Amino acid sequence: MVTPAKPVHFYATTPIYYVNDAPHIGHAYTTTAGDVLTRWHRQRGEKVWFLTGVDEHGTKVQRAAEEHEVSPQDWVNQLVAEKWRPVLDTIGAANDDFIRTTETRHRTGVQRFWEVLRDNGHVYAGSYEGPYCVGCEEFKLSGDLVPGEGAYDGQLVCPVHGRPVESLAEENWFFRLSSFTEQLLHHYELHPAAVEPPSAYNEVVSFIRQGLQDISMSRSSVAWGIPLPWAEKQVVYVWFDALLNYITAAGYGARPGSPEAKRFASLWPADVHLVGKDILRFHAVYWPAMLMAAGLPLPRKVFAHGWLLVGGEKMSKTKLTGIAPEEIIDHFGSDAFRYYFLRAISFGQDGSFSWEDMSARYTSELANGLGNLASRAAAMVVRYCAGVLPAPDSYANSDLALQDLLVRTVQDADAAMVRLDFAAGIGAVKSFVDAVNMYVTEQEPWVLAKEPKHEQRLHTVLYTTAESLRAIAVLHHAVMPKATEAMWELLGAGPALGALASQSVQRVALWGQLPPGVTITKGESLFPRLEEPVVG
RNA sequence: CGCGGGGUGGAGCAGCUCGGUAGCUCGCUGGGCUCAUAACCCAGAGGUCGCAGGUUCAAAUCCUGCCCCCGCUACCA
Repeated sequence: MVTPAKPVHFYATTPIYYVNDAPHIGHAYTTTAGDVLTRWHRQRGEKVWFLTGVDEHGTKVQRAAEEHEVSPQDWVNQLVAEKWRPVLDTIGAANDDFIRTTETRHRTGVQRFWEVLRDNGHVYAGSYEGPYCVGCEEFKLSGDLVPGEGAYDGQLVCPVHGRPVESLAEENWFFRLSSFTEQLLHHYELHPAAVEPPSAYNEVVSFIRQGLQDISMSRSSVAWGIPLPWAEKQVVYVWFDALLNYITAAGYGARPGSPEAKRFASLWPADVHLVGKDILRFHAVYWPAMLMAAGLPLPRKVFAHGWLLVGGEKMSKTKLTGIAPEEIIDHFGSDAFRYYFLRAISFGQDGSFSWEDMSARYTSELANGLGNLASRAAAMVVRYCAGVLPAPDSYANSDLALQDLLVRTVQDADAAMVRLDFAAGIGAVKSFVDAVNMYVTEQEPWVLAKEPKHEQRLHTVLYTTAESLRAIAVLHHAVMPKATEAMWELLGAGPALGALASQSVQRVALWGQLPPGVTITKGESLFPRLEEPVVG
């Protein structure tokens, strides 16, 4: 219950998303998690910086632009404006920054970074050899290749052209990843929470134990990228361009003394990088090694979340299981989207999505649970007290029990949210909502209202209910900013207590904040019951 | 081959780190209530916690072996 004497910085990031894909709920899931996490930390009184953004370089973008007969820059501008920026509004994200890898601040930071590494001997000229498809005019990964058919039976062929690939070598530059094997192992021994969940940590450590090989960090066969400062014919390989967004956005490489440079000094290292488990290695092996080479501190935590499964499989465009966030949000709203994915799935594990499950949770927990509680509470204050919140009389054990439960709820929720256990954090608040619903049912204020001699007891019960809703609004604000604002409004809390977003987690359990006399109104349903589940 | 995750009532999940009445959401049955979004509350039915051993007074939880599903195994964002 103590507010930190000086503000703590909290810097969290999502991956930067590859613009050439269509945004699906997997992308929105990560951003939502970051948004809920950072909103929560803001309400803890910390100085928060939440970064998301897009990755715009690489062959696929270059080729797509050619097909549309526009420049790569025009092509990505269009994708960002029409597809990627709007998703943030759709899900209600309150990010502090949005980095694009085509921005000058990123380009100069990336070039500066690699120049430093080259000057320090971490980069050398080498030759990269790999399977190359002449039809695609690009290198393939062994994992991309598929078994050939017909004349090529028994060989591995390009999945696009169905023809064998040839082994080709290209001159480019290598990052001395191998020299960081021991340092990385040492780092992870000292910081077992630097990669979470533990399953991800184990994978990373066992991978590093196998020994690391140097890795090429530039491409001569790709044009759309950031040129190497010392070899302009080559561009930085996309991953070694993209990962740097976490520091270039914060201000790395800015002129010393500039506001950007000061910001970098206060923000870095990041507190948490949220990533999908498919890109864990880049963030937990390559990225820390790069930072070590540059002499920069390492991020405090990389958290790998699971995949959203549809019908038991990872969502995929090619299998037509990719679902756009707005398909769900148009029906359920952004608050329900945020609530559902963080509540129903253990963060860090895979989770299956289905319209039926989402619909069931929405109806049960949001419409029948929270929404209905607000509705019945407001209706009774309006009916029995003309909409004016009465003052409580002396508290009975049942009232005090609810107050005690609130204290425990806040402790549980805060501990869970801080460790990124969103399901448990939201679940704690949900249990409190259930307890308040039960309290109302047991206290039977509608019975008390029939007898004038019970008026004081009625007032205490109604006050206790309204004050509980006040706490619920604060505790759920990070998850459901819109619905909780509506709750704040119907409670008439704003004029007395100030903005909902400014209500601190540390103080939320202090009883009696909502002053008697405020006007309570019965507004629109917070979560109207929705008819038949959408066909999906 | 190696590493990792998962296998819990009809469905989807939590619990397993620090062994001790198996919990949650939905669904089902019966009852209560009527303030409320036909919502809310209570009670009940339903589980050999993948299989087989072991440790222990006691195991979903620790150990061993096995079976099934999935992921990673190096330069796809």
